[in-house]
Amino acid sequence: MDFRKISNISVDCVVFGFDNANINILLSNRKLKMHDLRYSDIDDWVLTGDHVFKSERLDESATRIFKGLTGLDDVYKKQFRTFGNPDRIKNEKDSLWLKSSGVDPRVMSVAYYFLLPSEIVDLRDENIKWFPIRELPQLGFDHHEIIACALEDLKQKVMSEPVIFEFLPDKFTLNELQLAYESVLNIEIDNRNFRKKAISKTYIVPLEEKRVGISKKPARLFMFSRDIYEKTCSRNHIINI
Amino acid sequence: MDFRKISNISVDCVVFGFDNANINILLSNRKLKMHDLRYSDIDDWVLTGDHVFKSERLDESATRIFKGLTGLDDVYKKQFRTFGNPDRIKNEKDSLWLKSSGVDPRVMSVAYYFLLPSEIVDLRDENIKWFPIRELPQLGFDHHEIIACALEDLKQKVMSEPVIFEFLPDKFTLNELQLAYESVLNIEIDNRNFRKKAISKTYIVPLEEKRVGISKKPARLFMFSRDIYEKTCSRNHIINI
DNA sequence: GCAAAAGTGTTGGTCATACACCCATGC
DNA sequence: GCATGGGTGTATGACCAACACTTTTGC
Repeated sequence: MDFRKISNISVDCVVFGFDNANINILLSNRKLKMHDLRYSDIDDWVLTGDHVFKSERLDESATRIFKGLTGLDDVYKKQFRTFGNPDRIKNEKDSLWLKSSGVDPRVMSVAYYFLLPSEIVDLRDENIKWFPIRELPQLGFDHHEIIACALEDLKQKVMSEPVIFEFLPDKFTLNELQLAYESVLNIEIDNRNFRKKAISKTYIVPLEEKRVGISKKPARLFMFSRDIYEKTCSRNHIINI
Repeated sequence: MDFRKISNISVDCVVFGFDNANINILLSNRKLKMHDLRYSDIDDWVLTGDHVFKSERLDESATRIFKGLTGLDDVYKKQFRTFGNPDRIKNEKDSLWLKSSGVDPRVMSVAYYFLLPSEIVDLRDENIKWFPIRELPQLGFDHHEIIACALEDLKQKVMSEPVIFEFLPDKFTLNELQLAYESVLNIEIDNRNFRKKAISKTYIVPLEEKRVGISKKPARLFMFSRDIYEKTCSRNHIINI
């Protein structure tokens, strides 16, 4: 493996985490102390990214960066778009930042998103923090746009493939599943109708166990069977002219 | 504008055209005569692409390449994925080709697709040809994979947004519309049900005119009103758990 | 015993599917 | 006048939306 970095190609990671209430984004704090008094210090938030190694596949690069951030392997990921306009670096902070790190001024960023239940990330690092998707702080570069695109793509995906389960632990309750949908799509769903529909799916398998302790009345747990899903769901083409 | 090319970043264009029977892909013939007798000549087909200029936006680059190919502006396009693995260049022909053109061996290709009615392209150039999507010839590089990805993305898009109309002229018959769906999704649709559904959409507007000459009984023409679509269709969230 | 979340059924309307024949025109 | 593609209606079942109360537990 050739570990030299390609100077003008990077990968950015949008990490979506679900905490049984909200979809969140994992962001890194970007700090730069200015010794030149004409400029104020930089202290804002950014997505995590890095340059691609000379002999590394794009997917490998995404996996490596994600692992550096969370310590995790084997998480669902998807490349959703590449951002590479020359005017990506709009504001003063960003150009100062780039100057200080000595990087090519025109970088293409191949963007990936990752889906996981947020509790499996162990936030040792003080510079890393979850933000609810609809309450993001000030971000550097074009990262607001990147996140907005990621969310759009995610919504599409959620409505056509069973990726929602990536947000949940192996065993989950139907209410957790519903909350995940509501949070991603930013809609409200009728609880009774949702339940009926979910129970009617053979690939959402009821377990004997119940979740105790967390709430008052213990709730039945379910699991998602990808196996059954693939065997039964031959992709129904609901055409929406 | 800085017209120097970025050596390791290119844009590839997948052009989808509909000819009232099939979805087709526009390909360029790639020819290279080998003077070294150990190698046979190259004569196969590829997508059209080019390197991105130093100060060019990715979208601009795609538009420029597409215009060079077809002479057309203002066609629906979408960036759908970036291909940049170091092992993209698998076979001998491809490496010979690259050697002969003196290009960086690891190129990221940002891929776009374009949608249009194929008759609006004027095929002056002998090296350009339409191929039905399900009867592609031998292709260079990883272009088979690129086309397969483009088609997958297109199917998704067609089922959730009114992009199908990009394949049709301004005025079209319902049977043409049906054929476009069938061809993209590779399915059969019941004609009567399709018609009922289409006619019930307010944004598919019947015209007084009829298409004459082409077939026996003249068919009523329709147009798509994006205006009405946007005003009436507040994105129905049909959740497919 | 009460607060909190889990769980449950019915009805009416809409929409998808299945299916076969007549119509208008060009040649 | 006949071949070709255009155009039409109905019955059935599936699914979706709307809606409020009872159950089980922890404290």
